[in-house]
Amino acid sequence: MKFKSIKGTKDILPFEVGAWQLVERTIHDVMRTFNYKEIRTPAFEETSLFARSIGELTDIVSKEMYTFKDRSDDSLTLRPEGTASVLRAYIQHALGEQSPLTKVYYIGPMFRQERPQAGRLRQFHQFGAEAIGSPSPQLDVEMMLMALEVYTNLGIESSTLKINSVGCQKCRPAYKELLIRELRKVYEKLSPESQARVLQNPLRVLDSKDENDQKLTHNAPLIKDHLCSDCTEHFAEARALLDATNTRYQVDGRLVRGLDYYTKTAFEIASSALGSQDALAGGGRYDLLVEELGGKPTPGVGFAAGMERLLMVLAKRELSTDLEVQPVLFIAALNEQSRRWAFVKACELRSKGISVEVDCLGRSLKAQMREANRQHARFVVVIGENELASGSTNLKNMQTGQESPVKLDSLDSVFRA
RNA sequence: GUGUCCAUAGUUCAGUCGGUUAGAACGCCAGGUUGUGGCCCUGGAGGUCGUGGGUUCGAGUCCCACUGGACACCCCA
Repeated sequence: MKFKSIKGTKDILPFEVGAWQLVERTIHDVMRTFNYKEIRTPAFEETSLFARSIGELTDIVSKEMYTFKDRSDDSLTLRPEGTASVLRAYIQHALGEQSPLTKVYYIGPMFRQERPQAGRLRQFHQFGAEAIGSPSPQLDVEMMLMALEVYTNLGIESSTLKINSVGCQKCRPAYKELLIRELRKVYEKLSPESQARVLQNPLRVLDSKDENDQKLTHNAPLIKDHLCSDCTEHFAEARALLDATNTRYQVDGRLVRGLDYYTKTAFEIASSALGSQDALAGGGRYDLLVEELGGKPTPGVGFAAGMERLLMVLAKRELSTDLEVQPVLFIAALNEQSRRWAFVKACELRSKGISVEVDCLGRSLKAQMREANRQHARFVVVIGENELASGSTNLKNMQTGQESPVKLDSLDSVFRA
């Protein structure tokens, strides 16, 4: 085979696109009820936008970005996530000047050059939302509820919400030092990965998957116990709101997100129905990011969720079929004259909003019936010399096999309903 | 980037110890029924055995490299 899709990319084929559309509809519906407007940003940006927002030292920026030079020698990057672009657009178009709180959501492809795995592709799709302009924990909780709402509306129950607070500029530095001091004591025994993280991003040592690391850090201090009063209060209110909305969650003091820009609330929704890559969604507050990108100091919070992973959970259940387009009527024709009549009639009915199919391969009646059956057409009419002469035919119900007479020129009224 | 396993019709897979012309099921096409689908019966089309090298009288089968895939690590959605 000469051409193949690029490693880590996938075609979404006709038979599976119905599930995607169902999920997309659900997302649009949920976002509408929370009053979020859709925003569509370009799939690529200046490289430095991502380096600045996500963080130079993160895995995403240091080794996973699709970065290339265009013909003007500018360094561009296929977006690895959505928040940076949304904030760029927010600042560029001064959306904050038009209203104090901006609530937007997005759906689209993201790109990261990683080794493909279950639930991980190089081009994958995320939906997510951002609320820019308010420091209120209500919006932190709104993010969690929106993601959860999408899942429950799709009948997914196997998800769990974990939350943590990663502090802010006031409390994190002191905690970091404390943590590093503790980690130094067991440094020699830590896994190589964790050793490397002690200085680069010590918080991430705590959520290492390595069992030995977990044991060694069992008694390590957690940031949620070392928050400043502002962050403590914020975290408490977020939890109170989750309780008040009857949302089930666990506080996970070791939860750390991989992007540098988070402050205060961080959360993750995972599914037990997935394999090793079990995070369905993740998000958190980023009160310093807008300023970091050149805007006015503006608090914000957001989340991102993986579409493929969501689809994987859905696929494990018996998904109601019939998500594909199916013609309502198949017009089978027997000779040249009736084939032309069928084609013209089909076009006429289609313009009235009725979905109709005809055979364009010159196939036998039997083959046309087989095709109508395969397409799950609800009705079939057969047109030949006799029918054109008499002006009437039989309308066959493909489910029951029953036929009933119908006038050719009243076909459209039969399907008006 | 690292590791393990894998790669044979459109799909899911057989293929013995290295030995003649690489098979099955499903799907597709046609016929059985001169104008009626599904079920059944019959027939047909469809393969560079991932690619390239090597060993051998002989390779789908053994060896090496590459490419791709699955899973895990790292990390993330």
